Amino acid sequence: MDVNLRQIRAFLAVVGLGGFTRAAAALNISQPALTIRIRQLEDQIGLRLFDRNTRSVQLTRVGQELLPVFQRLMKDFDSAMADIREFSEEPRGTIRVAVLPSFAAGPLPALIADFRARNPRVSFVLKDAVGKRVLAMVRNEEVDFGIGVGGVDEPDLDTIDVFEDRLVLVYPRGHAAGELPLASVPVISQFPLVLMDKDTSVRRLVDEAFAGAGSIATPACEATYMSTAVSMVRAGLGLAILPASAIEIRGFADIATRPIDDAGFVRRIVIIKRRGSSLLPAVEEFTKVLLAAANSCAATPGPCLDVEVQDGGAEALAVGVQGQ
Amino acid sequence: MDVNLRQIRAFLAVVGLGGFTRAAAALNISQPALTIRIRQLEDQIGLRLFDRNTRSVQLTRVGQELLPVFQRLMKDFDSAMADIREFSEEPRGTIRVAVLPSFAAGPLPALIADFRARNPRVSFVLKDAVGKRVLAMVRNEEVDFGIGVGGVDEPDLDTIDVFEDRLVLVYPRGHAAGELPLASVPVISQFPLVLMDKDTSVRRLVDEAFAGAGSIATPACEATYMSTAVSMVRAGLGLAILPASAIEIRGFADIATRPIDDAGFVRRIVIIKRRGSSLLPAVEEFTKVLLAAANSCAATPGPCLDVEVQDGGAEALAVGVQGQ
DNA sequence: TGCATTAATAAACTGCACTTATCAATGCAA
DNA sequence: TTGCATTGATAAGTGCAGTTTATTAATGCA
Repeated sequence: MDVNLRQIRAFLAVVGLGGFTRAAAALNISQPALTIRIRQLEDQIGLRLFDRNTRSVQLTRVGQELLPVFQRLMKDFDSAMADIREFSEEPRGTIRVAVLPSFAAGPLPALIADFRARNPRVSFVLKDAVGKRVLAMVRNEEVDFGIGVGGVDEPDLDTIDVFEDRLVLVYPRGHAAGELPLASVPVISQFPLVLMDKDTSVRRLVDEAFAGAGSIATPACEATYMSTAVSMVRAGLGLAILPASAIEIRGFADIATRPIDDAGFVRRIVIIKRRGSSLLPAVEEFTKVLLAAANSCAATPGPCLDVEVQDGGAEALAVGVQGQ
Repeated sequence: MDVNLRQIRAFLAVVGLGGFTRAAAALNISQPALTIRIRQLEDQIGLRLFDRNTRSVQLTRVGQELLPVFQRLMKDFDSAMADIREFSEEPRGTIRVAVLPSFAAGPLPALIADFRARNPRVSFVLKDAVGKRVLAMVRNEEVDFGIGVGGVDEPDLDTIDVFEDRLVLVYPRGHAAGELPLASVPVISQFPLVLMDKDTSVRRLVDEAFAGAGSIATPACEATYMSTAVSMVRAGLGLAILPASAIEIRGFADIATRPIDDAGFVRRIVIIKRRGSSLLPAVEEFTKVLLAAANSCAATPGPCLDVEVQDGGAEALAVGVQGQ
């Protein structure tokens, strides 16, 4: 008994329209084709569903009994299909993403808030982690994708450049560093420096950039958290070198930033995905939004992705997070 | 989006067996055919369901989300199909039947009781009515079929002979009628007769048989109910002519019956159905039982369908009746 | 009685789903 | 690393199910 959805639809059409010819037209098939379909259905279930002659078509008792069964079946099927269609048409589900702390605290919340405003059925699970952990979480499928630093070259992972995050010199407003004609490595290294901890990707980049310029970064102070580094700068302990995108360097009237005149002080922020792994449409959609946001602010001057975190950003994030 | 059941079954098979080759074998199709089915499904819903290469097949996030939807869908479908199959395999439903009173009170209860014992999901609605009402009820679809007297010749009704119900002479045991060498019409009409009311089919038959024998039936007494007629016979008011199948003439030691030696005293009991109208399988089944019962007792001597009404017959009838 | 309508049937055709054969990628063992 | 075995994808060919057109038969109605 291999009953077919087309047979069931044919049955319901004949019932609904009260005739084979009309039903066939509604189904966009010829009347003989419909006759055969109905006969097949009847043969397969072993029961006559219609008593028909050339002048009248009417349900048998059996047909009457089975009609609601078939109706419910098609209703269930169609609603399930509608459900499935929504999946591809309206992004939904939970997006799990691992992000560098600086990015998580920086532009991301606003982007998520915006995305969720347009796609209310999408929720987020955000995991902030250092570069290596981001890679690991993507690989383990703990997250759908990651946002990390570039230079990854693993065979099972794909990366997409999002934007270039410049490291900038952070100094107290009025400090001599602001007046320098050139902020190159040799010049910078004249000043006491507040550098990030050795484990951070920022520090690694700084060290590499100094090395590239034939110098060695020597900290006057070290900090693990960027906000600590900023406080040290404000206290006059030295100059810091921090990502331009970092939220920690904003909102203080007494500090200023300037680009460093050295190509080494740039890190590529990339989206990291498992190679050959399909993601939720919502994830694809969100990465597009990320790239679009990066491109649109790359076209404008000033630090990239310099998004003000509005009221509601953090709130939306909280609402969107689902427990694991 | 014309997703069909074979695609869904294919999807579930791949999930369940974890590979295309194994799933294809389970579905009794070739592996390329399965590959195509899955691709069709994915194309139609616009979503990739498996991430697959030659060494591994695993559900995408979307596939994981849709798996329970498809599972529920197939479960619902299969259980509905099982339901439908039961319809043809195990008789069920309500059989509505219009029956001549003599038959309804006679052999029918035992047959119904027996049928219900073997088909507990079948219930009966029994309507006893005179011949004309039986025909009308069949035609109006008030009942699924009728049991009436033969000789019906209506274009929209079909009849099937069940058995021949002889009218017999009912006389007090010891009465001279029992000793007669011949019980022909002329002989019978010598005695006072207890005849049924003019409206009954029995009386009509008696009148016709007498007319056929060139005589006229003249009642000494008339009765509407057979049991009344029997009482009259027992009281010595005359001889009655009643159906051999009538339950009313049994169970009394003081009366006896004998066939009447005239071919006219026979009525054909027939099943009456609407022409070209399909019935519940249970009804078809039951009519078969009726015919079988008639045939089996036709093979044995004595009055046909001479079924003793066991205890339980009437009870089963009551249980089976459903209110309308 | 003829006409119009409608489902069933016949015959021919079309296309889809299937099969076999083959390829390419991947993991594993030596 | 190399060769082998496994597995999914692809290509080409085939058969049949389902379709269409044309026709028939039955039925209700004027």
